[in-house]
Amino acid sequence: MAQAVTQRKRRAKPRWQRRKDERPAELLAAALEVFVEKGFAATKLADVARRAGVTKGTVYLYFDSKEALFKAVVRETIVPVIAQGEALARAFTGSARELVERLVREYWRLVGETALAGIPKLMMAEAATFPELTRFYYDEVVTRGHRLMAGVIERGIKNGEFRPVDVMVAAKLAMSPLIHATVARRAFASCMPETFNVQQYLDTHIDLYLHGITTQ
Amino acid sequence: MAQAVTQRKRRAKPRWQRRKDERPAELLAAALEVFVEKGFAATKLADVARRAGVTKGTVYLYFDSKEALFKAVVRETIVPVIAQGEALARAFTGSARELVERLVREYWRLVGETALAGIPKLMMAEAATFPELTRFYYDEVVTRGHRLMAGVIERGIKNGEFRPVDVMVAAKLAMSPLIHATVARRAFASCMPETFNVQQYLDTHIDLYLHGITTQ
DNA sequence: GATTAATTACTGACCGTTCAGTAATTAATT
DNA sequence: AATTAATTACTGAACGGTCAGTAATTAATC
Repeated sequence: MAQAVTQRKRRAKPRWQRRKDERPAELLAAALEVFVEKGFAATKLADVARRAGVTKGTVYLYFDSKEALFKAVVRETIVPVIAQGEALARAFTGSARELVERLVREYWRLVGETALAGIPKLMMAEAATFPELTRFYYDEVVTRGHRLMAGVIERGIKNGEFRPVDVMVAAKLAMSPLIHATVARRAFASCMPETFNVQQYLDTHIDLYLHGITTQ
Repeated sequence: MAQAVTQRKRRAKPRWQRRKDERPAELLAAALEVFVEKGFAATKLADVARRAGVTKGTVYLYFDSKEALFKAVVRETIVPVIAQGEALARAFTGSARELVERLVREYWRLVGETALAGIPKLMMAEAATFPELTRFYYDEVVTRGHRLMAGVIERGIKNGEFRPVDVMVAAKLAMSPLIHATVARRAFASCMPETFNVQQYLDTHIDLYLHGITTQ
């Protein structure tokens, strides 16, 4: 008791701190983790709050509802990555082959091996529950990503590097092994043998894909 | 009132029928639908029951719990498909190229465009919740499927049709665009333009993949 | 000491699960 | 064949735990 008072006097440990500015981002990061792990319905806001170092009531100071929190997680975490990819493609000066490889590896660096990898999984799982969010995601992430890749492939066809193929279909085929790997890797993390080598998977995909689409 | 009696006498419509044998399969089919649409946590057993033409209590005559129902859905619907694929490969006499194409198309016919397409989506979404079921699925479906395809690719390498590659990695790359398409197609059904042509997607995948892996 | 970020305690709806009761079916008896 | 007894598949109301959301309270910061 005396010690508690001492601690109080010394301000050793205030029971909590007021950190209005940092809370939203911290809550979003925590929410991403829990939503990805448990799915929307099974996620408890008390869990999210605890992981962000606060209690449930605090969540409601920054987000209107569980659903609003979920939507914010998706909207605010993934779009910047697409923009980054577009910027990369715009600035790139090498061949189409090189750019395809670069984009694939960059996707893995920025999404595949980070916490963002959970977003595709989440969207697949919860799409039916949030039609409006799904539309947003499909337009602003999926289609935009495909268009980005399709542009590169079109470049490659025009300058004779690539065979003439439907560019949107080819773009989807360049991306789908990546998306699937991000999703499957998280889902089956505990099952996969340690021998599985993601880097080799990427290398082989790039090799087979470019070999497949290159003229001759 | 008089009419009710008449109906009763004619046995026009009993309020329900006793159909012990058919119930389990009907419940499993209904459960697959709802689980795929809503996810495990958001699925209400009352919904499943209604869709199977019974009430909630009946579910518990045939399955111990919601969890048991979920596990039964996965275990009893997907394994037969793998076995069918293995049989197909065993009986096949043509080239490795042809067999790869055949397996890809068969997967789509038996899984991609049927209700079974929901299973991969479910497993990705709920893997973290059911570790033991996930292990089962990973061993009996994922790995077995990959081994099947890897065997075919190995044949192709040995007889000179294919370039020497890591056969397991190549197998995963043959399948991943399919799995991703089955999952994404359901999730984004309402968003996809009608112009999207699955058949073309499959054709192009087969074309690019075989072109990529073929010697020369 | 005024402001407000944060906690704490509470409410009400929802849903998995249970089980007493009911109606469909089968079998025994006349 | 008709009647009645026994069986059991199925129903639906009720229970109890969980959790999103809210209101009251506390305490950190300026």
